[in-house]
Amino acid sequence: MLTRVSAPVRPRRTQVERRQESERALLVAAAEIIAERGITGASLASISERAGTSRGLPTHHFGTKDALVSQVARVAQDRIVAETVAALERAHRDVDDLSAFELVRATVDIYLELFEHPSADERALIVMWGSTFPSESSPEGMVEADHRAYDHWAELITRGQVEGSIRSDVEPRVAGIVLQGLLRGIAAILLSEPDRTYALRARQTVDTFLAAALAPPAG
Amino acid sequence: MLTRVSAPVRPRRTQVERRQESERALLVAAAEIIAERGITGASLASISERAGTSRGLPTHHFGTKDALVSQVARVAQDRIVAETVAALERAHRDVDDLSAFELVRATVDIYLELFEHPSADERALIVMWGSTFPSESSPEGMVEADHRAYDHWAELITRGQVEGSIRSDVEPRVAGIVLQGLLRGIAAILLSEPDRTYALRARQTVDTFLAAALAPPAG
Amino acid sequence: MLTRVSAPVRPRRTQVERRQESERALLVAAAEIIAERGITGASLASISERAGTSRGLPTHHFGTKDALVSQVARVAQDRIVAETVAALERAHRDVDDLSAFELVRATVDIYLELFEHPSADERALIVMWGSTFPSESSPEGMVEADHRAYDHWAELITRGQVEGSIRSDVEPRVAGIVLQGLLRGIAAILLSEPDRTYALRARQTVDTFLAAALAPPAG
Amino acid sequence: MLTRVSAPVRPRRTQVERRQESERALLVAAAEIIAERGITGASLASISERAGTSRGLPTHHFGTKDALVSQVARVAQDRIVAETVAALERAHRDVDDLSAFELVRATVDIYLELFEHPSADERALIVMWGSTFPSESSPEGMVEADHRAYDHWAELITRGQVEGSIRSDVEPRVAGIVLQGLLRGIAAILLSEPDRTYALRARQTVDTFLAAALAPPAG
DNA sequence: TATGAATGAGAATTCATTCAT
DNA sequence: AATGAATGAATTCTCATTCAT
Repeated sequence: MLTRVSAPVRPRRTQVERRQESERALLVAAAEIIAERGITGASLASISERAGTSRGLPTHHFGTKDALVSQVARVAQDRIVAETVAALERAHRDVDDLSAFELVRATVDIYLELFEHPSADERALIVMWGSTFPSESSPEGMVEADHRAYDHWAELITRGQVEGSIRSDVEPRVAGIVLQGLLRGIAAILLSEPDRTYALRARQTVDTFLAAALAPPAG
Repeated sequence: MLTRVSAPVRPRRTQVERRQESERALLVAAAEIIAERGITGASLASISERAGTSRGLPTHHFGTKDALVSQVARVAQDRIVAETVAALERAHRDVDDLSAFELVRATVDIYLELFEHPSADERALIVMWGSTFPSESSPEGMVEADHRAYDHWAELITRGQVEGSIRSDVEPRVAGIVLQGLLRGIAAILLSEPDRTYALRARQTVDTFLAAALAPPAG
Repeated sequence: MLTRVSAPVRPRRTQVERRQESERALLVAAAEIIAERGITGASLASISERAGTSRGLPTHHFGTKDALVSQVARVAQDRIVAETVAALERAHRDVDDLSAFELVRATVDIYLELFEHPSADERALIVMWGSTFPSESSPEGMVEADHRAYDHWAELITRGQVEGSIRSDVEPRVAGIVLQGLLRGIAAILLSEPDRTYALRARQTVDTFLAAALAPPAG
Repeated sequence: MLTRVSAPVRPRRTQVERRQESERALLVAAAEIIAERGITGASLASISERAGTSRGLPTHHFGTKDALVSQVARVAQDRIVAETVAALERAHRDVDDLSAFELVRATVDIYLELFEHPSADERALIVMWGSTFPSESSPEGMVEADHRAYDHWAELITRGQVEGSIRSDVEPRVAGIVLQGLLRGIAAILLSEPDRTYALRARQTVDTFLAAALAPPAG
């Protein structure tokens, strides 16, 4: 090494690097195409083409299309959670000081804002959610993620009820389902509604509604 | 046998009747299979088989699969609207006497109740809604139906704002989108959530939230 | 009909006829290609091409490749049995008058003669037999056919033992297995041995051996 | 660690040894998988996996799959011959004192006994024999081995005819083919017949038949 | 009008082989 | 020498659509 006077600026990629790189490219391409054409419309051929790899690579890396799709779902969810958390911390320096009431509203607000200018991940996630509607659907990984979301809302709401910032006459888990349904439904409309003049104002209205809906009834 | 010498007095069904009958059978079968397996999972072969017709009939009657699917969507929507109206009239003898505030809540309630025990039509509609999420999807009839729904909510809300039963600080069209998103999102969860213990109580919670959210702010 | 002055010489084929015709063509082509390249070497594409049909027809008619192969096996076996019986009756006008000892020898002789100038069916059958050797092999329909053959030989041998024309110190079922193994083994050599100068004389030698082997021991 | 400053006194294995070891492991794994799934069913990936080596090693060592398969065939044949000879010597201390008649019978007996409890090599050999049945198959080593077997039998039989222990009215080469066909056919049945109750008694019956078939005709 | 036979494009998947590391 | 990432041709199977009957 020492004797190599003019070492190459960038050493050849290792096998591991090559693998990670192509895997990432495939996941990105898959998310994009799923967002555009749906799961069934996203053929492995189209994915590999967009990723700039050979036709055989997707199955070579992920085994089956289902496994690739699951991985896309997992990555998208993780990234969306991370983005939400990051945005929340940007908006409210002291997240810990917020009441649960304020935290629910802030989270909803940020989540909807995310879907006003959705990335491929966000769009893919909603598309994949839509593809779980058939009763015999299989798309793995979505159900558990949904349950985690319900749980998250339920915890927050319980906290709010304990501290008195959220009305106590609703069951937290049920309210969580309602919240999640609201978010997903509006996100879906934001994505698929061609005329977004009104849809883009939904966030404000949701906050208005939510403030009134969650607050403990007067007297 | 002996009487068959002369032509049968009354043929069982006319050609037109038979055509309508098989067309109906195909639409029913299509809705069921779409609800189970999604649009791409619903092959014309499986539809014709369940309808008890020949393999060639779907294309023969509807021309293309897309046309058949659009027809299923149209029929399902019409039927759901009709069912909602009928249920509304059953529940409230004097619908015309209800305030817009009450009418919105009643309609939402009935709509969600419908999806607690969904027929193939309802399930198919949600599945088809889900398949419009990809950005390049060809909705064919779903978009207009959604717009009609937004308009309907917007009218109701405007009326409520005029008569003072609904808070006036929200834009009716935007509130309509929010309402529709809420309904669709919860309906979708009702269909795809395996554990329905909490989901089945969403209707009550939605009403509680909605009452607080729509009412004019005190003071 | 009567008014049709110049009726077409050959009326258009009915649907059923078309189906039977293409099915037969596919089976013939499949047997040929299996005989040439083995089961795995017989791609559906090559079969449909030789049959002069479209690429999709084999699966369209038979569902899966396995089903097609099973059908080829069944047809080949039936035809070989029929040919053997026919040849037997041609060679011995009064088959019923033959002793079991003579009948076994005659059948073996005719069977081997068949494989001296094998048709595609015969060659395909041996090839398919060969593909059952792997322990996890699936090729259906071969096992039952083999058992029928064992049973047939066992019956014949039992009859010979009863009438005294065949040695009685062997178990008929076991002897049947030995006979069938002998036939299959020699048939396989007849097919795959490039230099047939000696192989073509195996039939005579087998008869010499068999005569001595089956006859009741002197004294 | 400290002692590693100087080179290790005795490296565990030389490069050559390691190479031979992995080569052997690959051949064993290949024979097993060929016995289970046939030649086409034995993918290089599955072989390398079972051998516990890297995916690339089979091609690296043997160049092509065909070369690996040929090598498996060669090794299996050599080993089977060696085993037969060894068993023969175990059973008959003075092989040289046996008449050719007795030697043929003994060899056949031992060969069949071998296939009553076949090792992977034996099973692989029969499977590979079966895969030579297609007319366009590329046997690669099977044909020569078969010829050696024919020659071996022919020599033995000639000797028997000279010494008077074997009937003289058969052509030795032809009788060799018949013998080899018999052995292979029964071996194949022993491997592929699920119900071995009768097959396991074939050896005894073959010997009975053979004794009568080979003996010079009385008078 | 209705049937179902036939087509052929497109899908996922397998796999021997090549090649950079 | 050995690894395993990447390739791309080949395979089976699905299915909307066309068309002869």
